[in-house]
Amino acid sequence: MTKRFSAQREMIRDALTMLDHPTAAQVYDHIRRAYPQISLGTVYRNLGDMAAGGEVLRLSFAGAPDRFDMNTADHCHAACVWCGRIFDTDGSLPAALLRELDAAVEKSTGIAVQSRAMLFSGACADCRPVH
Amino acid sequence: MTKRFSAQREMIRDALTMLDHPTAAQVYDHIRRAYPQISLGTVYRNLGDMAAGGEVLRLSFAGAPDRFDMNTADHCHAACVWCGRIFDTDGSLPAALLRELDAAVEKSTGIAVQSRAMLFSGACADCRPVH
DNA sequence: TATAATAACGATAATCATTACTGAATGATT
DNA sequence: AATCATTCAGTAATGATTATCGTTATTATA
Ligand SMILES: [Mn+2]
Ligand SMILES: [Mn+2]
Ligand SMILES: [Zn+2]
Ligand SMILES: [Zn+2]
Repeated sequence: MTKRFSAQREMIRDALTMLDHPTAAQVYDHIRRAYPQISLGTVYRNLGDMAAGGEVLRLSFAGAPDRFDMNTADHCHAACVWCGRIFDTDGSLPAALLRELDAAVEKSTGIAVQSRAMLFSGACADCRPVH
Repeated sequence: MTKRFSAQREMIRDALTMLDHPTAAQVYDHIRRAYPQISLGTVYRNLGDMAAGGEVLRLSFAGAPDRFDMNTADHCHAACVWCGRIFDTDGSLPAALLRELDAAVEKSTGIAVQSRAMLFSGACADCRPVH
């Protein structure tokens, strides 16, 4: 009954707490500063396993590398088209709204919605005044 | 003042009407039956140009090749996790709901939503009884 | 119409993200 | 210690997409 923790996986967890929604490459670069022999393949393998096990979320953005999120709570993401930062929706995103959406989608498509992937884009509060 | 369209681009348009939300490779395979010398690069270039010009939509799905949609109306997509088919939401998806969502996202993230990408997944009506 | 300029093509090479493979290292079990 | 399983680092392979480039249409012009 041994819990398996490789030192490398622990470093990956640390990186996920330090870096905000990082890509695998960003996790790799971060770890490399302290542990140069880490392999990008190890990062990908661990992130993939963790995502498959539900320990982290894998976020897919159009035309961009996947990002990873250690916040596994049900939340959405909004990306700033100017600075590229990614923001979490907090719990305040009314679950009722989402359920209404699901119902509308099911009525329209016949699909019984099990999961949804949604990404919002726009100008963040910092970038908005500038542009 | 000539509107230029190559025969190949016209074939691509045809393919988009025949095939439901096809990938570039599917468009290529379709055209190839009648015009074997078409190049996959030509398909990608034309689809990319058409998408950039707003003539078609490019849909990005996690871990899968992009798909193209000649229906440029504002609509969402729902994929069946069993048969892989992709369904359109018709206009009945209440725009009011979406605006409420945008507002909730802005309140939560500070992002003034300009666009959203959303994909729903679940079992379609055909596949549901079977599984 | 002949010809020069442009635009698009087909073939293929290159890129980028990601996964798969391999032999070595590490850790657990008996 | 001998064995068995897991994970590693390194690297090769894959798959989707884009870039390059010489050739072939297509449009404009003399
Ligand atoms: Mn998040
Ligand atoms: Mn559609
Ligand atoms: Zn910003
Ligand atoms: Zn189905």
